[in-house]
Amino acid sequence: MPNRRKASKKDLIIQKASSMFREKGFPATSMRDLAESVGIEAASLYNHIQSKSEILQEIIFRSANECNVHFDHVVSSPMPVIRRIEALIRFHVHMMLNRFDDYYVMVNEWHHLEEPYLTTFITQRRTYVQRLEAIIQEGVRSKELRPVMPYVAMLTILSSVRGLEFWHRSNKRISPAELEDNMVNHLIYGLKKN
Amino acid sequence: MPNRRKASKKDLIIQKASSMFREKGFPATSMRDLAESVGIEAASLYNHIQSKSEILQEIIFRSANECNVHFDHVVSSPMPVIRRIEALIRFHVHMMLNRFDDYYVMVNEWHHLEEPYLTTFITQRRTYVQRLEAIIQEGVRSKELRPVMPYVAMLTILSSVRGLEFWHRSNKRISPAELEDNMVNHLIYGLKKN
DNA sequence: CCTACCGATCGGTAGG
DNA sequence: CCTACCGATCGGTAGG
Repeated sequence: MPNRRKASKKDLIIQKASSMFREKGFPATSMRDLAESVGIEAASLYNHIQSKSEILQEIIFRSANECNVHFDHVVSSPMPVIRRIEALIRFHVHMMLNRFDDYYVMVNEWHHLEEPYLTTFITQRRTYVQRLEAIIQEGVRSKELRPVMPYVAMLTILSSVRGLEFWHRSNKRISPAELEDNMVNHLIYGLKKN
Repeated sequence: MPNRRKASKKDLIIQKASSMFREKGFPATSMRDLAESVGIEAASLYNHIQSKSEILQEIIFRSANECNVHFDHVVSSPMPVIRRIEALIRFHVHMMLNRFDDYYVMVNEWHHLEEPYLTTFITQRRTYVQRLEAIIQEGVRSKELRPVMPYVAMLTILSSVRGLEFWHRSNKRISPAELEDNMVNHLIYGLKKN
């Protein structure tokens, strides 16, 4: 049997937890609240998961893995620097739009991870941002980009995407496609030579 | 006697609370932790403050007021649209760099406000972003700016600044001035016609 | 998957 | 500003 997993109760618990961690934050979400949204008693949760912390770990490292897998894909594709950066921005916008709960929890609640997971996450994140910086650096050196500081451009790009939180909270008069294209253009135009 | 207030014990409590709310989040910060960092017993805090919630309110609405006051100042100054936007970006970068605890708590912990403060904050924030959108809209109409969607440009600008959180956590090899200029340029170049 | 329950900790109060 | 303490709620376990 290939990777075709069916959604287990554990998956349901994690999905509901992701939504609640996003809405109320990790510390403010109680296992009793979570149990109620799943439709069982709090004690019964522990037949499917080990602890509250384990749920947070699963949410965060699943999302982090998706980011890393996509990054590898971009690196292995033959594209000019500006296209690589565009592909990475679009990916993060997609995560924020389509995988909102999980991605938001990773970005906003990671500091509630316990050791050794906290250190692992911080290390992974540092590696990720350094790889992105290296791509920007390459573009600056080859003069495809304006002479920006790669570190600052990386911060600007990665944090911009967090603003899409407010689109989710809004009445959504703007389409996801418009949102994506406008944000990508703003950030890319800010890097390109003209 | 003019506005020259001396730093009271209440100010000290709020300052320490702001730092702890930023580090650990509002729900994960206990009044006992806070009392210890101030150097008194938990019960003694209540001679200076009414409740944990009140502290959060003070931190957030102080910062929000600063943002509104600065915005009024920018609106009343005769400057081209692009300079107004630049002044607003620089202000938010300064808040993130120099008033890190308070500003971070406002941006990241506002959803822990209780009613009616929560509604008040959300309303104030909506007004603020709509005023910023209106400035961008004006620039698009007058063709000073590229034909961006003001809503998306506003989200991109305001959320970019949040990335400076990672500069605070870093070894700070980049100076605040370089950080500010690079972020401003990235965001402004993305709006300007060339 | 439930009932019943544990020790720990929470925000906050009484009284001095 | 402290000691002593309150009821509520927390994450989690025992036992079936």
